[in-house]
Amino acid sequence: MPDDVRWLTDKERVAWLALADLMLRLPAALDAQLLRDSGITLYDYFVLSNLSMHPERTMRLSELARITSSSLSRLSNVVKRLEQRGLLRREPDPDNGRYTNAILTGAGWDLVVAAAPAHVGAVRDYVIDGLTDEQIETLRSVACHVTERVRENGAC
Amino acid sequence: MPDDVRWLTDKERVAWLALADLMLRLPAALDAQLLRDSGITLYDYFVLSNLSMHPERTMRLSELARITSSSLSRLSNVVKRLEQRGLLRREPDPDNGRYTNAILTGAGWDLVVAAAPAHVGAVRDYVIDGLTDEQIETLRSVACHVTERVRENGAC
DNA sequence: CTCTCGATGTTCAAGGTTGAAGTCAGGCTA
DNA sequence: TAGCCTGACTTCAACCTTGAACATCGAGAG
Repeated sequence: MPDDVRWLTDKERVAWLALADLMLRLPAALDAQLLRDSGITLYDYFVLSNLSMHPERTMRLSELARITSSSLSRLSNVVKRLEQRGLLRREPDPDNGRYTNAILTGAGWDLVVAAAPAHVGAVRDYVIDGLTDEQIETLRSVACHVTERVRENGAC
Repeated sequence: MPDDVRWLTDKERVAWLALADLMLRLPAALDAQLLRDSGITLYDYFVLSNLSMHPERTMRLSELARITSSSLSRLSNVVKRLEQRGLLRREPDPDNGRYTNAILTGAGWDLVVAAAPAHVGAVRDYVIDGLTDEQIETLRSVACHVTERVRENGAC
């Protein structure tokens, strides 16, 4: 029963290999820009940026882990390092001691504000600029389709 | 001069965040399937699969590193582990001692052949199936656009 | 022939990620 | 109130990646 496999067609394979190459190269390129210009990784930026956009610049760690699609273990380590650098601080939720809040400090806010323009510039350079509105919309729908399928099949 | 920044529009930002989420989740999902079913990572699979499709099942390490978009250092470590597991072997290029060839063994070939159907199934499940031909073509052109821009701006 | 140089891999230390095990708070049940 | 029990982190060992430093090979210049 090996050969009821539905192999990829040429066009499907080429598209998949192009996406695989993107997954290998784009994170490294964005990491490099942020590390060089602001001393943080892309993942650090996601964490700080999400905090900066929330009320009180505060979020629960489990919520941050969910939004950034990472394990709680990884987030815990990242947050510990960011706290040691003074970019955020941790406090138990005063309403419920089981939760831990991450709170962006003034220094963290300043760093995000300073880092954002060059980061957005890199995202434009590498991804957005040069695409038509239609391509951008298709990119969104394809990426959402993929993450939904992963969520369905992966973690229930 | 901070505010000549071209921030992302809503549609651009949503598309970018969807792609970022894909980059965080899809590699982990494909790694999990391959590790569970075949005991190798997605990157291992790329290496073995590229070897299996080349004449003599042989490639130079530097060529493998280029094709898999990774550092030579990473590839060297991965190849060392795959060699220890008997899936490939290394030999100096007989025509030019500067080069090292990686050569797929019989066991490596068998493993790729055994792993391929489920891996292709996962790629279909997570990415390809459910997309129209047009979406697949746009995915390819967008991903190629991104990797070209990264190559231009990143490593010259 | 020898020297230098560029390109190819390898190694090593530093640091990051993972998954399993451990800790802790508060809700639920009796 | 006591005794689980679940969910939210934290920690730790094992493993992986990275980048810098180190060989090594062969080509080209003098």
